[in-house]
Amino acid sequence: MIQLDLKDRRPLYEQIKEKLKLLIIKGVLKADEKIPSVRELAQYLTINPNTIQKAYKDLEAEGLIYSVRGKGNFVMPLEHAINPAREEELMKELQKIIAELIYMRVSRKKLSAFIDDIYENKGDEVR
Amino acid sequence: MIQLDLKDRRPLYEQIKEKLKLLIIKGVLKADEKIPSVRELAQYLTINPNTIQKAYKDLEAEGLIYSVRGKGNFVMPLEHAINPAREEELMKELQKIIAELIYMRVSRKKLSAFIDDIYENKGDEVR
DNA sequence: CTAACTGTATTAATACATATAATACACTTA
DNA sequence: TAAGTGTATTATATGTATTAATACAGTTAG
Repeated sequence: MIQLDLKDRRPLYEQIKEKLKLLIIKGVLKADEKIPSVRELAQYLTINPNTIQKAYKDLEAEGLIYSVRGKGNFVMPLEHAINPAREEELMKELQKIIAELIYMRVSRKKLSAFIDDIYENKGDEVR
Repeated sequence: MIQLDLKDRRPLYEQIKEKLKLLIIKGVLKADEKIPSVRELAQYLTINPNTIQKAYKDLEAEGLIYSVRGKGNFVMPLEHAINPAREEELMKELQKIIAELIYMRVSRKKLSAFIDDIYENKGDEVR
């Protein structure tokens, strides 16, 4: 389900967040579907449960999953996943990246084509 | 020239990088213009020179400035600031952010309008 | 040439972030 | 009740960030 990359300098919990987010965005994990328990995923990845818990806590704060005591963690249905604060955060990041790309002379045309591709594939081709 | 925000949880050198990058992108700092020396900026911000040096080193690696021993640090002219590796990095980040925005039901139309604004203002309205 | 400025590098000390480990407690379900 | 879930706490080890104090090398103005 998830593979960690030790060569990646980012924290493990960041990698876990990213991979899970991708599975949710791509629709591999569907609304209200249960994701692995903290202990289960920790055992599978041979890392500490606390690290998984941190990743899950962050994903919950971002509105992508919800957790139920005694039951598990589940994928937040889209209607509730819409999170204005998170959206604003993403737009700000977007703003910075695009401003830098513009400075580097990336044309509006190239950028539009790139974005069109993402809209068509819905994020499939992230490594 | 630059103001640090202690409430910001990011490292100081990240804040410095971001603010300088913005000044360069917006054209406030022009090609081959000298930026403050590590000691000068450190004194002005009342932080350690090593922290400034780390920020400058990163900006040099990203191709935004160049440094000359004994003289100072300068804004890299655009012709040389174009950095394919950095561009690819930015495109990958872009891909992730947009995929998440699409998941959050942000329309292509809204996104296009946002990007058009950035192209027109060239990054002016980042806080 | 010298003094005062530049960038660069190193080492040490401290604080914070990350990750592991071992527990404990509360809730859910078979 | 037993075994699974999330959640919280404390301790420990390691990595990252930051400050601090120096040192060395190149540039420039006097």
